[in-house]
Amino acid sequence: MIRHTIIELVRSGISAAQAAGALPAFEIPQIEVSHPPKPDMGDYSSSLPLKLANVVKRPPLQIAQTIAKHIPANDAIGKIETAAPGFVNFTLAPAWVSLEVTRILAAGARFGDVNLGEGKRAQVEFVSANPTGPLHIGGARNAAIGDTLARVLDAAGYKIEREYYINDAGSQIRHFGASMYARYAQAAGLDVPFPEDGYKGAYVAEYAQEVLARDGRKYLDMPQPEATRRLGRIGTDLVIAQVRSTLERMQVCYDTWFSEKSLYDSGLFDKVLKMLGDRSLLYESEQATWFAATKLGLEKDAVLIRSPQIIPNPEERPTYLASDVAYVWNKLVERKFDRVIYVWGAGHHGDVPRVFAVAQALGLDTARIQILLYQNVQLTRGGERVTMSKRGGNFVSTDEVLDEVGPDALRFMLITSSANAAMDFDLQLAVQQSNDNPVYYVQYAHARIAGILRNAAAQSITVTDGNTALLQHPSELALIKQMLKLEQVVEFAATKLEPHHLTHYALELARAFSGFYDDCPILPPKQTDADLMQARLALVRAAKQVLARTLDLMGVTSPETM
RNA sequence: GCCCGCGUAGCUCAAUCGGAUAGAGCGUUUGUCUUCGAAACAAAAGGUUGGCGGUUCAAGCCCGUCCGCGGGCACCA
Repeated sequence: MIRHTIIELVRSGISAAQAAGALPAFEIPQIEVSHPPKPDMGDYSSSLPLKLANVVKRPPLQIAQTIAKHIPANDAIGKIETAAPGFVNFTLAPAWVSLEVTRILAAGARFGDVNLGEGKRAQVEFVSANPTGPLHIGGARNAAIGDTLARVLDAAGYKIEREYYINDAGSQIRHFGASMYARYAQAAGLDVPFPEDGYKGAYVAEYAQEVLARDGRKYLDMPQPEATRRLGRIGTDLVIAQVRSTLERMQVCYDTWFSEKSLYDSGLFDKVLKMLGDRSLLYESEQATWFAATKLGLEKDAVLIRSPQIIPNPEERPTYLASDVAYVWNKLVERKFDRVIYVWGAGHHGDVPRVFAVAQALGLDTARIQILLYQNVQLTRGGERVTMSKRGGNFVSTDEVLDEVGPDALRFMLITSSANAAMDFDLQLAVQQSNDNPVYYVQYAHARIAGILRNAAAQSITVTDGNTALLQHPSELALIKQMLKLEQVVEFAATKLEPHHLTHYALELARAFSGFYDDCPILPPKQTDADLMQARLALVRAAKQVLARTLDLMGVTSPETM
């Protein structure tokens, strides 16, 4: 990657200057290379001389000049300049830039890959919403962030597995079952009261009717607890099927749907509980079992198993944290992932230190765990809050948003802002804006290129490799340079776990293409030079490929026509 | 009360671990189509980066302190 090349050139320049006695000896710090604010200043720049001023005790500009003078020649670099107060600026060599088109085309659909992960296995666990109702907009943000992150990490050289953790072990399943039972009995014509703490959403009644139509009245003939349990199971299966289909509409597919309940059925929970006990991190208080988190520096201890007085049913006594203990062991030890990434709503941030504490307590390397938090999405309609509680009803599902806005625009909107910024999602505005959503600007560039290639075929033009060295127009070079940036965007997004950089890159790339398209005729009759036509066709094919890859990294489609 | 996130153009958001004149999209204004897709291009207007103080060559970013918004501090999930 060109950015790394330049970093190494700066390093060589410093070393050479030191060897020549032009700079004193010092340990070279980490070298940052970024882009100057204006293109005429160059393509890449380093502010390292400013940082070295304290160490070297010389004016930064003088340091910059000394380093610049000692940087070895390189085919990729056309010009090295220094600028006040102490920058070293690099301009890429046009001849080198234009030939990079060939490399981009050769890399094909995998252009943009970087090898950070070296094939290590990473799991991204995301969404994992309770299976008690359709996916809401917060779940959609989770899906967009998690899946894009998975795609980016895949491009960054990790072997990725996507996982949905199904919370099928808690008391919410029983509540959901009771709600299902009530709606089912009501649908069968019985006057049955709806539970106080039930799930009031209309979807429960829809599921109940579905069951009644399919299985008849048979659940009314069995003891109510039995019927509630079975209807709960049936209901969650229906919910999961619906959630799965919603996620598929969003281009999200999982490798594993992992059952929380299986952590108990397999005996794993008992095993890790004993491990915590062996390390004297458990104690009983008022018939509940506590994890001594304060021994690991946390502010409070936390309950793992609640007391029988409060929770009669033994299966419902373990808390979320209890499952998390077994789950983190399952991920890191039983399934041996090198890295695991959790994507959580920020409402769970209080649980973060506890997960790290239990991992530490189990003797696991916490550096393998990362928990990415995203702030809430507030759904509004015309500026007014829309409630999103599954139990409260009055619920706008992701399916409805998808119906109105479409998956491409939805995904793009949900990853445009950084995860730790809360966002308002106004339905009215989203529908209104969906037609001039930025995502269409990017897709339009792609469709336009497809149109050019169709046009070339219609003119019976045989596409050859082309001599890309002919691409020397400023707009051509700007487009190629923009394409080359994809590699560093992938690297950056993967390193920082910040998928939102992709949307901004995609817009810049589409803009660079549009500028080129406006300035540079490609096909006859506007273009009369056959060699230049072939070179530009090569450029256009490369641009199409990079646009498609960028969109694909976001889970957005690349249309041939719009 | 304590903890976490946020506050940037009218709106939605960026800003590559502290770098150069804070950038895009939408909206507004003005130009550009009898031929490769005008869902486009070119340009303009729009900012005391919530306030005040501090750290240093340099602060939207770090520190302190206020103000405002959201979230968390359960034997809830």
